[in-house]
Amino acid sequence: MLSERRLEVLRAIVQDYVGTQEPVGSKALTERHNLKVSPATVRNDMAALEEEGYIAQPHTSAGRIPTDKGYRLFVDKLAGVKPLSKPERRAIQNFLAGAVDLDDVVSRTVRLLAQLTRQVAIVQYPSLTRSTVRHVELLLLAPTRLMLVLITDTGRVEQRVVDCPAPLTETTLADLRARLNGRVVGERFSEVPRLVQDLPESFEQDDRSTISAVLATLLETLVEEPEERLVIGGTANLTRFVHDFPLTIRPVLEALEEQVVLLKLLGEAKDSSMTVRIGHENAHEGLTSTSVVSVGYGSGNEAVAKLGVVGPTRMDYPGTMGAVRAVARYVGQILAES
Amino acid sequence: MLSERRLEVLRAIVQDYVGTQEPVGSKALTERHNLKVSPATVRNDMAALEEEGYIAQPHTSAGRIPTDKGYRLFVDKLAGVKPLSKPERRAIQNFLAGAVDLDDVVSRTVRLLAQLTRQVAIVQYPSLTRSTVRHVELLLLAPTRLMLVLITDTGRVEQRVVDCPAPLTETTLADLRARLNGRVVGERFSEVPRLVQDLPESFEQDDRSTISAVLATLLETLVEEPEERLVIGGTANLTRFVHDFPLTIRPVLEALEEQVVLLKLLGEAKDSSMTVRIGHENAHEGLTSTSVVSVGYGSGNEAVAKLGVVGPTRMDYPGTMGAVRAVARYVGQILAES
DNA sequence: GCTGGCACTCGACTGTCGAGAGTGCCAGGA
DNA sequence: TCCTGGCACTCTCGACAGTCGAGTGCCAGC
Repeated sequence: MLSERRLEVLRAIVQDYVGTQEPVGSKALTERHNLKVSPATVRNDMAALEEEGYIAQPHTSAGRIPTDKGYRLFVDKLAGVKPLSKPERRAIQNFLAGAVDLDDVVSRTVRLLAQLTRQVAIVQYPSLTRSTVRHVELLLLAPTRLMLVLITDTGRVEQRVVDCPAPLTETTLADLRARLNGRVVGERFSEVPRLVQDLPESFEQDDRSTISAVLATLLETLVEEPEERLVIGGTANLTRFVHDFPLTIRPVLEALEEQVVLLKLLGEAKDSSMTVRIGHENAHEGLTSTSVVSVGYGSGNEAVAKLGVVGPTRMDYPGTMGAVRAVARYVGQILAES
Repeated sequence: MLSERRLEVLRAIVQDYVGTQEPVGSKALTERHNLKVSPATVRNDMAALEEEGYIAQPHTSAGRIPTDKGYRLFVDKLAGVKPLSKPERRAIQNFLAGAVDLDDVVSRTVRLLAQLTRQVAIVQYPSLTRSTVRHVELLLLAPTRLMLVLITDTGRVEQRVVDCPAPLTETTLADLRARLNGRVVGERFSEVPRLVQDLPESFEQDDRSTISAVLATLLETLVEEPEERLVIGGTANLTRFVHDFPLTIRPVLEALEEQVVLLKLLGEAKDSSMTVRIGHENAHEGLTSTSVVSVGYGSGNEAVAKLGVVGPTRMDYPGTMGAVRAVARYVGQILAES
């Protein structure tokens, strides 16, 4: 077990390195933080920390920088979550309150998060399966073609065009619409398959195949979890680190363009509480020099989706975590209100 | 007026520079293209081209690179649009045909364009005002709150929540829904304000204020041109040029994040035909070292939105223009079918 | 009007060197 | 036992000088 002072030294190293982005030496440490011991002592502690794998030297006779393991310890034991200031909270609330629809909420959130943390922000659209149904609409576009529109309690809207095997009358359609809504409104999307299972049977023989087609499309839309949408922003912030990682920016940008990767990334954090994945803890190759801070958000007490930021491992963890948590909270409020 | 051969020299310089990304000298030129004249002659031509401002030297005793003016001449007079190959066209068609809804079409298009051109792709969602109304839906969420859903012929869906000053019965709502649809379905959105103008007057006094509120929100949604959405992709391609412009990437990324800037960018090209804006021809500061190739696309013969790519001024113009044109054409087809 | 030749320029690259920062280790002291 | 000051060592970084080569402009000759 590391002594109290050594932990203190690690904390100091992380803080200094995050601030200056340069390897930090023993002398500078004792000067900037009042550690009450000499540089020589700190050097001994550093040697011990290096031995344990918490810090490393880029090369002999350079200062130390934290390793992924060092950041992990810092996040777990040494750092809290830094709450935002009152004015900041107020600003967030005001900014989000101006949104007119879900798209707007999401795009505002992503901009907000990118600006607050000065990093790349990711916001997932509320998941279909974890939302509840507000309304299902069926519109006749042509005799054998109709549009299916799903509206969730979080304001999300999905639409699909369905080609029907046989023409459908307006009456049958109205009937289907009414019965469908009667069964599913207010229910969670994940329950929908079970609820509509026997619906075709209650219709005339002639219409069954068409109704089945409609329901199949409906279920297919729900199953399409991979189609979960998300929005990213603040990629320009990546260039803030271009001076030491000119070649690292490319794989990160590439990873960010692959929705699948990002969804997996957010999905990995199992529960909806705040999760921090540091450097190599991220499975994806392009992201091994970045950290991901994510948290679930939702209109109620249950998370319907996640949001977070991606930044260099050398990030201000307490501040970032504070911002992410605050934004998630306010987005939840906004969604609950609408 | 420049002689035929000098134009040929300019063309050769542009082609070589685009290929190698390095200043091109007289000797290399005569070797790579069979110009049938000696390097010395080419040097004279180059001096003339430089005099006219078509090419420039980064520094004395280096090769020449084209100026914006040089690219402009190249695009206008020397280069055609390079059509895509059959397999490429087929691949585009197949890829786009797999889309399930408008969001999917747009996101596939942006990926496709980025991949084909290896540059940053921008795709604008079909404009509301230039589309026609397929359906207007009104849903009662709560006694004094309803949701307005607009569906366009291009498959775009917009929704807004409306808070009503007074409760509305289902009957009134159905009435409103029917009359509203009766008036506007099939019409262009730009006509909607005129068409619904006198609608409140045909209702009972009690409901008029509510109906006005609904209509106000409807019109507001239409007026919100700045809310025109667009999607970008392929930003990772920017890093392909990071070696010579490590500092240029940042303003570009910043510009790309500002939807307003991009919309203005696409909007500047007035008609829907192919437009190329080179370097300083772009008003926005961050984009003065990039070129923008854009074109309108639409489900019919009229453009409902634009798409294009942003790349370095040193880009393969014929190839890029070919890809942009082809993609726009196929997207138009897909939209017309759905 | 084209060509070969020639002198010139300037950036890219290389090797050397000193300054400075940081380290590890050791012996002495609380 | 733990901290401290001192000292020799290592390594990076920037400055500087010198070389190399690509490319140019100009000129005389065909």
